[in-house]
Amino acid sequence: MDRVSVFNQYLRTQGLKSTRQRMIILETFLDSKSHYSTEELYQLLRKDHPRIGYATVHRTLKLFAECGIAIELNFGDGQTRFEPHYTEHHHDHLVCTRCGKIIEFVEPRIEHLQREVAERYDFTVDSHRHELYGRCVRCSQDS
Amino acid sequence: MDRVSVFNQYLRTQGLKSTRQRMIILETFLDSKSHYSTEELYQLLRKDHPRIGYATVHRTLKLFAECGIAIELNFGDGQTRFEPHYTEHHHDHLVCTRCGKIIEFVEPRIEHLQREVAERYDFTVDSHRHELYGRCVRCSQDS
DNA sequence: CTCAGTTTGAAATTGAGTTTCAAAACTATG
DNA sequence: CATAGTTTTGAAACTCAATTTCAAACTGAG
Repeated sequence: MDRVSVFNQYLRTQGLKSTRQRMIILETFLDSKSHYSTEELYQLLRKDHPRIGYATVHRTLKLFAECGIAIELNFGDGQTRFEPHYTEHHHDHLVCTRCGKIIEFVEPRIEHLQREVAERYDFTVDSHRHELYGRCVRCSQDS
Repeated sequence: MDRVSVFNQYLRTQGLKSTRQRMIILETFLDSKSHYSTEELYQLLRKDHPRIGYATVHRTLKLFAECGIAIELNFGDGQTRFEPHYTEHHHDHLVCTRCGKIIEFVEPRIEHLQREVAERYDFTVDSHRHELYGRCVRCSQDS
């Protein structure tokens, strides 16, 4: 089931309404490859849809996270970022602390070890966060 | 070199002063086993040292992080937490999203794979964050 | 179409984190 | 030990992302 359907079904089951704004925000969000903060997505939307308010963008992103089609990320810069959730291939992040570049990586062996650790403590894992901070190639060359 | 010495040396090299408040906060912080937020440590300190202000606790915790004797943690509850940094055995966290319990774990094989991933992207890693969220034994039994 | 319930967006509020500033404390020097 | 020159402290103010408020606009079941 695609993410648009997941979202619409979530709205229905929660007794919420499908609105023009929500659909526009969903579309823009899914098209975005970047890791947008609420503010950034709001600025992007403003270009084509200047009447959509910040509060609506914020509330809609929370809905995306609630129904599982988005993941909330926190890279320690004081802004929550969102990315479309890909159940197919889960990935984690390399974050350059100098230029802000974000590289996604996939490492199934780490995922496997995580499950092993959780089992060790009889812990039921729902989600995880795994980020490596440092310098990307470009930034480790200069300075 | 112990963490008290590291801190004092850091103060000296930065031209900062060793004060009664900083020493009290350091002592209390190092004694704490928990993962305190600024607010929580401030409340704890207030019991024995009601005249130490919130701003001082905050500034001192930042100093701890700067000189490497503390690590800033962010579990997504909107509060930054600090824990004494153990260079000896690095560890990551299992966070129970129901009762808030935090379990520390060590898994050198994950650390090793991280280095491998970083190399893959010519990325120089300074630090990382790795947290598994879910239910601890106790909380997965009830409800 | 109608109407109750929901959503919207501008503005206000919240709260963690940070900064300000005058008074207090610290350290090196006389 | 006294003094001068910095730094620190703590209360209060400020910042800024996140969240809430509320009247007007919208949605969708009937």
